[in-house]
Amino acid sequence: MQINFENLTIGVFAKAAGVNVETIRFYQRKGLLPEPDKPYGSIRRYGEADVTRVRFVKSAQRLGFSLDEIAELLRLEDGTHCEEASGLAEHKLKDVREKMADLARMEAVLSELVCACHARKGNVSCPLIVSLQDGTKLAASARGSHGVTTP
Amino acid sequence: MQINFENLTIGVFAKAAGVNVETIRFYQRKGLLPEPDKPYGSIRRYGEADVTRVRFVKSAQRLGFSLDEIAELLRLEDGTHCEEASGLAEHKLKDVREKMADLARMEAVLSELVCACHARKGNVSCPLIVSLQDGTKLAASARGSHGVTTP
DNA sequence: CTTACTTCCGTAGTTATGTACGGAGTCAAG
DNA sequence: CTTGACTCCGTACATAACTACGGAAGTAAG
Ligand SMILES: [Zn+2]
Ligand SMILES: [Zn+2]
Ligand SMILES: [Zn+2]
Ligand SMILES: [Zn+2]
Repeated sequence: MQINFENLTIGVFAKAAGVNVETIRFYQRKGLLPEPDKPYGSIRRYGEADVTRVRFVKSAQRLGFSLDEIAELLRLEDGTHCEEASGLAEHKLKDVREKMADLARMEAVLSELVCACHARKGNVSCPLIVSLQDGTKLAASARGSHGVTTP
Repeated sequence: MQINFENLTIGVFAKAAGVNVETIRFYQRKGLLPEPDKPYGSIRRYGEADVTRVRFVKSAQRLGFSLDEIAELLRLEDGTHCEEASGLAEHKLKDVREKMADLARMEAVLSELVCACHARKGNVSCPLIVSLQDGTKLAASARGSHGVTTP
């Protein structure tokens, strides 16, 4: 039973790539994936190269690249533009590091607040709530805004 | 010139709180901010307490709480529910730490790829692009999904 | 009283990444 | 030839947190 990895229908293709059919069509609309023309009758066929491409997108996403950035990476797909590719990756790496710093600040404040809550004794108001209301300690924390998200 | 911090119009209030007027109205619709009734004529007035409340929201946001979670925190505003408050904060702390772990994985892979790109010599294809196309190394990285974002 | 600025209020748009729906066309099996 | 599954395509919905728009009404200055 040799499954031909060319001539896949969109459903089989999507399953092979591990995504939803709608996602395929969404990527096509975004220009991340070519829309093959219809060969015999009226339904499109896909092949190994398309699967590879979706895997590329998903891999890059896991590294924090947005679809727009991935479109840029795809223009370098032939592997002959190492300079540009590593440039994009370095930029993204910077974003990731900024994001990590933001989170580290959040972590510090949050754990301190939780600690204060646990240490509270007597009829004192919850330190966490008081902190949020006054907010002097939280004023300048976590001002990162260079777009890195992991949904 | 003593500026009265009661009886602020929405515009002055928004400026005092450091947010857009539309944001105020948005928070009111979300139930994060009370909508005062109109006193003399037909326009609403705001006071110090409202400013404090917006600061609360913004502080909590910087710690990674979503507006929905902040609504929960606001129900604990009287400071008498330390247990619940610290519970929420602990959950958020867990999210933040998960997110940090995700980013650490991304950081590792990205810096390795950048490094490989820089080390490349000769007519080899860009290692970054090759990695993304094949994707075995990236397959299982960064699968965090418990909602922490810093926009 | 007029003019210029606010406010009010409902509705709609934005960004990112998809997901879902509905009707029409196509394909393969029986 | 019918049936059921699949594909095609356009459009709408989902989420979070705003932001913008437009027209009516109120308010302040001159
Ligand atoms: Zn180049
Ligand atoms: Zn390279
Ligand atoms: Zn309680
Ligand atoms: Zn507490």
